[in-house]
Amino acid sequence: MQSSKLIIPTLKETPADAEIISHQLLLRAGFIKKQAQGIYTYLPLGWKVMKKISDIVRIEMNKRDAQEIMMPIIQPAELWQESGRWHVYGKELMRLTDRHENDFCLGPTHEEVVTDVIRSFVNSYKQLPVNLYQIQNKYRDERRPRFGLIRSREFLMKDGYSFDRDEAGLDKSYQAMYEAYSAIFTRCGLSYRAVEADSGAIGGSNTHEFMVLADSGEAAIVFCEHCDYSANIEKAKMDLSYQDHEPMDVLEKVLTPNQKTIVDVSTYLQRDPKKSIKALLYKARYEDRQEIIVAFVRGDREGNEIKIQNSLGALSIDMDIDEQEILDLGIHRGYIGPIKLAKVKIVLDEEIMRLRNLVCGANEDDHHYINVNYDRDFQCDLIADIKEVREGDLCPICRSPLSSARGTEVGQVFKLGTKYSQSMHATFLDENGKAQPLVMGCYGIGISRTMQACVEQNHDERGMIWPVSIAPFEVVILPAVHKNIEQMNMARDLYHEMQEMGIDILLDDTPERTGVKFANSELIGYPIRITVGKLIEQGKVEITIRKSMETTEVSIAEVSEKVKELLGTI
RNA sequence: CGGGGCAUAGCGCAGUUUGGUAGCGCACCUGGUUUGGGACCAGGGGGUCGGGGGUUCGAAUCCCUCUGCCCCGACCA
Repeated sequence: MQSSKLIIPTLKETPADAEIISHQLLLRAGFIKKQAQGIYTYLPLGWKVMKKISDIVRIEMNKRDAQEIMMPIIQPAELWQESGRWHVYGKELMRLTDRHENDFCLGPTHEEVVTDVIRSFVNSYKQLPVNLYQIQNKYRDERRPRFGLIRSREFLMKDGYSFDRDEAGLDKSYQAMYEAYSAIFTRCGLSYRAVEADSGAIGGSNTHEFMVLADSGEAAIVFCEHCDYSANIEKAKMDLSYQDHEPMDVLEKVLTPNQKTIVDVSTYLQRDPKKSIKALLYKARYEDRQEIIVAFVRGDREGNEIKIQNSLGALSIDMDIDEQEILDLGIHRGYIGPIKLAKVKIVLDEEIMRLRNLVCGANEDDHHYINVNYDRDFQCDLIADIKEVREGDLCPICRSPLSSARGTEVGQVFKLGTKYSQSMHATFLDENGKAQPLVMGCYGIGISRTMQACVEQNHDERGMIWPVSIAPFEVVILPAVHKNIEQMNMARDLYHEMQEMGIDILLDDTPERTGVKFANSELIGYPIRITVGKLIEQGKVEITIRKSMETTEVSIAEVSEKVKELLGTI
């Protein structure tokens, strides 16, 4: 391809509404154009990268006997009513009505449709297992689209679904997809981690998220450098073998005037914050009711709201609590403790049980207890893991200190079980002629998000740096002086030669000044640049590696072979 | 949905406080000079100042209202 025939609208200035570097670079390099909030056109270079990612996905999926299909974007409400999600999904689901007043939605995901497809055509255990996938636009009316393609309302996604006769079959399908995903993200040149994750409202037993590591990532993860353990912060566990062994001292109520925070109280009483109990007040909402609960964690820790919510089995929790409600329950903000707190439900972090002689609020103003011990001084309704694990806590597997990082979720593998097959009556007959619900797994990859995550991870002050596997072009050939006939002809010759060799190459034949062409090639980030300039008088051209910006002179006779070789090694 | 902010040429912005009929840089077009790191000179095109309503002799500017967008938070199969 010749760049004079492509629309590559690069910008010198950074668009004002792009917050993170990858979003800015995609806009500046002319990969995408925003059409509405969270809705983008993929311009030629951007779409080319997306196609390369999609092709890698297809190869790895097909290798594992997954079959590509194409389901409709527009889905009938009936299917969603059948699964129950028409009413559960909320405003995120884009709904529309046709001229006959029939309800439809734009698919945010395709469990309903794929389940309907399978139940129509799969009736026997002999047809199993089956794995179907598609690569298609998805729609979620996000409350707050942001970061360009990272959180958009329309996005390209590979979604796949496996159907097995039992859990053992699902385990195999899941494992195959896990391996496919690892292969895909490796081939895309990404630094990623597969982390254990919370399964969320969808239910299901097991799930891993594939996280591309990036400081701008929306998710926090912890991982172990010494073993394979890694988990989303919402799910992360830590080693709990630590145990205080000091003798229990006498419980005592002490005066702590105006000392409300952990830091204040600890300083005032001259105690380590780790030897205190922090209280977190929440309103938990259930399907039929709501209640105030108090969660207790070690003084220097934070609670994790997802864990707290899961431990309660609540639909949601928040801190939106009326002060009067607190007073009615006899709760004194700043002085909350687990002793004699009869009117509210208590959730205690399991770590507290292992600690001795703690400080906690006395449930009356200006007073705390010291030397508090679990069981001797108080009990509670619920003991669970509700703390936020952090860097330095010990790995639950090998007890090495954990590391932490931020990541962008680009893929997820999920054991769905029979949630949809049961509600939608997708069954097969087993050897005994008995109807059984299909056991499902679902597997997603955000293609558009992966493209941006790659930029977020691979860039420098000059612009993007693409891995060869998904670069918009593998090589750009750049005649230094546009009007120099010899240079241009030589560039064209080399361009044709390398094209014939199967190299994905772009000829920059635009009548720009040299500096502009250099700057644009670095902004766009082609892995290799060949500069055809003055050196052709000596029978040479220059090869520049984008990543290192290392330039070498190569004789014209050898350049194509050299490029071929480099593409395999960088 | 709560809080904050913005909307003026394709992009980035000034002008709004104090009302007088719109400007700068980049980009674009023409001509010329340049040509190995985002050139220079000269000329030029492009705006119902987000929409609607109001105040006024007169509104980008003041008032009301709607819409869109950005940031923080909440939310996120």
